[in-house]
Amino acid sequence: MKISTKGRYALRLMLDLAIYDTGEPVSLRDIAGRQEISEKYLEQIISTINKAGFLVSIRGANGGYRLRRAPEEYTVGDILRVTEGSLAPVACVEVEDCARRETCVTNRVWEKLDQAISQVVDGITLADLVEWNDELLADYVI
Amino acid sequence: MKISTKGRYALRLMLDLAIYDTGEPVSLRDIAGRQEISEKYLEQIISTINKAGFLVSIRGANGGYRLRRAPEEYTVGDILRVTEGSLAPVACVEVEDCARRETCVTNRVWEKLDQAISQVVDGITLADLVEWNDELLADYVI
DNA sequence: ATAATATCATACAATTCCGCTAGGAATTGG
DNA sequence: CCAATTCCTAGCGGAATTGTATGATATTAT
Repeated sequence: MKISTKGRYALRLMLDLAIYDTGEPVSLRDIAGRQEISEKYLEQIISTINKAGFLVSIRGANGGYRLRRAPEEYTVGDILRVTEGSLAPVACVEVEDCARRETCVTNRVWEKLDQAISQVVDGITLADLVEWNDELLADYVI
Repeated sequence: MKISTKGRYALRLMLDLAIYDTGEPVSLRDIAGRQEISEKYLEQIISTINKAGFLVSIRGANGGYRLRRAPEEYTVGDILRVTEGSLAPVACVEVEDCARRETCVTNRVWEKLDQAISQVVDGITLADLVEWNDELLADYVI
């Protein structure tokens, strides 16, 4: 019942892109450096995110990545689902092939859990994270 | 981000014990048969649950297990945590040794997620599951 | 005594997932 | 051309998952 590094790194990666969005593409090396994550590993993660159409990538020297949409347009759920796959706590919630589905009341637990999880992650956007981050920085300055 | 079979089987096992609680001990073989779970595997799981003090075990012929407390006294969270370990979505939520903890706004996401998960699993008791099961059976009879 | 049960302890095996690392191909700005 | 990038594929060691196998021992009802 854990979010893997892929999902966590992806979120930090997207937040980094949102924070350092100056119009210029941001290189993976810079992100990896700031976030202290292996560049090669992050490469795989960003590849997944990019293929999902979340980013604009610019190849070649001075290339890098930018967010394709505004930070408000990405929920945490979007980002986690792309990297983690489904966030449902058990496969039964989605798959239809469980013979016990009709008679299994534990399914109700999983459905409620699934809803609660979705409600949280779909209710937070990248813009919220940026805002929280700004608040945090302000606190430090004071 | 999945609940493993251990947790799921544990829940079904406890529900089975709650449903078939006639005062007589229920044998593991009966539970395994009804739930269609390998007896040997279930043995490992029930051992964990028993060591947590959730059950009364009666050895010898006609032995078996009973719930130690009333079904209302067990939350789904109790049962899952015993078999799954912590339900926190990331280790950072509990562990203190993350250097980024103070400055990492993604932690807020995990904390909210953790709270939402706990709220669900700690808000459902075995008695609720029994009740849902009764309703389900009633529907079938109609 | 015997059969039925729980309890305990391993060990093993197949599969999958996790968290990377490595090496190169393609593209582009200077 | 060359350096800086993204892009692509592959592999790899360790851990977890989901069991199965094979007992040995203790306890109890009949």
